Amino acid sequence: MSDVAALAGVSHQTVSRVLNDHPSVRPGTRARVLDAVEALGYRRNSAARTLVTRRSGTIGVVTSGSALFGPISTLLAIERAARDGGLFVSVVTVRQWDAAEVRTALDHFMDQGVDGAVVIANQDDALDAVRTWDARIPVVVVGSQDVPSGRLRAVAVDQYAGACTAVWHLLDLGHRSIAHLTGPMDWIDARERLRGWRDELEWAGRAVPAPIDGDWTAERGFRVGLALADGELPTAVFAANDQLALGLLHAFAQRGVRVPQDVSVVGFDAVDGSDHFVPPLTTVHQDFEGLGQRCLAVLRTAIDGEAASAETIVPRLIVRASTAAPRTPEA
Amino acid sequence: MSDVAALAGVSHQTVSRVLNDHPSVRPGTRARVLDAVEALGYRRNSAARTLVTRRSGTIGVVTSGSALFGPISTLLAIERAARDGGLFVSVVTVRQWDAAEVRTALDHFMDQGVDGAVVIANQDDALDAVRTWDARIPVVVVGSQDVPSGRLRAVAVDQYAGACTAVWHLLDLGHRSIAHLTGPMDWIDARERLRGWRDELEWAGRAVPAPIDGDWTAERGFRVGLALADGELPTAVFAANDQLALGLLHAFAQRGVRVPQDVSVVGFDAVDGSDHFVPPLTTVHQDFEGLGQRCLAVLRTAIDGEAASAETIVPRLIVRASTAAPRTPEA
DNA sequence: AGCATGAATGTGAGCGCTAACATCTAGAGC
DNA sequence: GCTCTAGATGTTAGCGCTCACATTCATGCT
Repeated sequence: MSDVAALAGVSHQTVSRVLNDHPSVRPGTRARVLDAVEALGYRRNSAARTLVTRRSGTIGVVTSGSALFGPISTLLAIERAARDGGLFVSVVTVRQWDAAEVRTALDHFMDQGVDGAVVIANQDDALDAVRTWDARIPVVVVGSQDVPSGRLRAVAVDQYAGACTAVWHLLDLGHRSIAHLTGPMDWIDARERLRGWRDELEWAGRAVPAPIDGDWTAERGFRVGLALADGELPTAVFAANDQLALGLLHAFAQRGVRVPQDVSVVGFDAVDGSDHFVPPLTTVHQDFEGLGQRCLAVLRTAIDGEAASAETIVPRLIVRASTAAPRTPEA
Repeated sequence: MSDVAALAGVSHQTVSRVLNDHPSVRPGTRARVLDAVEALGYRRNSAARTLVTRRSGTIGVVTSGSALFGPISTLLAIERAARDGGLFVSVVTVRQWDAAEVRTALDHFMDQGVDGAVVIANQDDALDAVRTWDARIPVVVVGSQDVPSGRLRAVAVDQYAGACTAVWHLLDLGHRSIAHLTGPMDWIDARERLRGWRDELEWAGRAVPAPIDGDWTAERGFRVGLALADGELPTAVFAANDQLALGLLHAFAQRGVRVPQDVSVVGFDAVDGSDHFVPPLTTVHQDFEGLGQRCLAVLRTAIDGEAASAETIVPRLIVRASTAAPRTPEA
C-alpha cells in the first residue's frame, strides 16, 4: 500500500480512502491513486482489514453434509444472494447435528470474524444446538419459524401451506382417503407437512388416517408402496418428498397399480427430473432463490442492528400427470 | 491474549506457544495457560494470525452455481475432506464460466489469504479461465486430466473408463446397436464418456452410429426417447447421465416400449433414486468421497511444494434392471 | 485584510498475533 | 565452584490496514 502511495505521490491514508470510497478525495487524486493501484497490480490485504475493522465481508453457512435437495438448494441460493450483496461465504458441513459440532462451526466463524452466520437447520437437533449457543454475532436459522430472539433470526419456507395446497388439490379432485407418507419426524419440514395434511383433512371433515412413517428415501417409498399395493390402497398418497414419491411410483408400477387411475401421488420439492417420473409427478415447488434472498436481507438487518421481518416464503403446487380424480368418486 | 498471559502469569508469547503446540513449554506452564484460556473463554483471532503467518487455514472452492449432481457432490466431498484435515472452506459459485468471473473469484481467495484453491471445472470455459489466471497460489482443477504445470494441479474421475465399462456391459449382454445420448459437448465429462463409448464399440469391431446430442436434462432425454421410439430403435442406449436416462425411460414408457425387453438403458452418476426409476437404472457410480480426498491430498502436496501425483479415480458400474440381453440376439 | 469554515490530506497509533532474537535458569561436566 | 549448554521464557518489532486526530489549504465572510 505504501508503494502505491509513493507512486501516486500521496499518503497511505489517502490510498485507503480511495479504496474505501471515502467522499472527501479530489477526483484528480483519486484517479492518480487508481492508476498507481492498476500499475502495481495492488490488492488490498483483507486479513489486515478484518483485523482492524472487525468485519470480514464474509458470512458463514452451516449446513448438513448430505446431498439432500432442500439444504443444497438453500446453500446455493444463499451463496448467490450473498455474492450479489458483495459478501462472501464460508461453509461448514456437519455430519450430525449435535450441539458440539454446531458450536465448533459457529465458534470458528466467530474467530474468522464473519459478519453473520446462517444455519440451514431443518432438524430439531440443529435448532437446539443453535439455541444453546450464545450468539455474539447475528445468526439466521433457515427452516424454523421462530420469532427473533437475541441475535437469532428465522427464515423459512411455509411447509405447512405447501402441504395444505397439495392436500387441497387432492380433495378438490374428489379424493377422500388420502394417505400421508411422512419424512423423518425430527425434521421440522416433515412435521409441518404432516400438520398441513392433517389440518386440511380435518377442515374438509374427512377422517384422518394414521400417517405412515418414512424417511426421505426412495427405498422407503418403495417398501411402503408395495405394502399399500398388497393391502388396502387409498385413492391418493401425499408423500413428504419426491424421493418417497418416486419409490411409491416404482412399487405401484411393479404391482400393476396404475397412477393416477388407481391411485394419485403427490410429492414435495419438485426435484430435477420429477417432471419425467413415470408418470410426471404432481409436487410442490419451493422458491429457494427467494429464500436465499430473504435470508440475506434478514441477516443484513440483523447485522445493522435493525428489526427483522419474519416473512415466510409460500411454496407453489405444480400439477402434473400423477394426480387425477378417483375413478369411482366416493359419495 | 495478554489477559490470558496475565492470568497464567506468563508472557503473551508463551500463550502463543502453547496454542501452537510449540515443543519447549513445560507441562506445568502449558496446563496453567490452558486453564486460563478456559477460564476466560479466550479464542485466538484468526485475522491477526493470517496477517502475520500468511496462512489462513482456509481453502477456496470455485464451482458452478447449478445444482447438478456431480459438482455438488464434489463440493460436499471436498468440504468434508478439508475439515478432516483441519482446513476450512470458502465457496464462490459462478453463473457462467467466463474468465472474468473465475479470475475475480480466485483473486478474492488470494486477497483472503487462502492456502490454496480448488476449481470444480468440468467445462472448457472453466478450464480456459483457470489456465489464463497466473496462479500465485496452488490451484487444483477437478475434472480435467491435465498434467501439473506451474501451480496448477489436476484431479479427475476417469469418465472414459466409466463409459467403457458401461458399454462393455452392453456388448457383453449381446447388444450390437448401442446408441449414445451425449451430454453438452463443452463438458469434458461428456466428451470423455462419448470417447469411451466410441472406442469400446470400435474395439469390439462394431459400427459406431452417430451420437445423439444432448444436454444434461431429463427433458432432452424424453424428446430423444420419443424420437427413437417412433423411429428406428436401437437395442440399447447409453445415456451420458441419469437425468437423460430418466427422460428416455419416461418416453419409452409412454410409447409402450419396454425396458429392458425392447431396449436396454444405461445412465451415468447413480443419483439418489436411480435405484427406483422404472425400471431401476443400470448406471455408473463415481466415488466423489474419494475424489474429494484425492483433491485435498494433491492440494496439500502443492501447498508444501512437493510433487503431485495425478492419479485418477475409476468409477464403478452398477447393474440394475434396465439392462438385459437383447431379445433376438443379432448374429 | 483577517479570520472562521470546511474540504482535502497527512501523521501516529494500534488492531492481535507470531517470528526472531535476547535472556534467564538448571543441570552436566571438569 | 565454575563454565557450558540447552531448554524455557521474555522482549521487541512488525504483518497491512483503518481510525482518530492533526494539519494544510482554498474559500467566503465581516
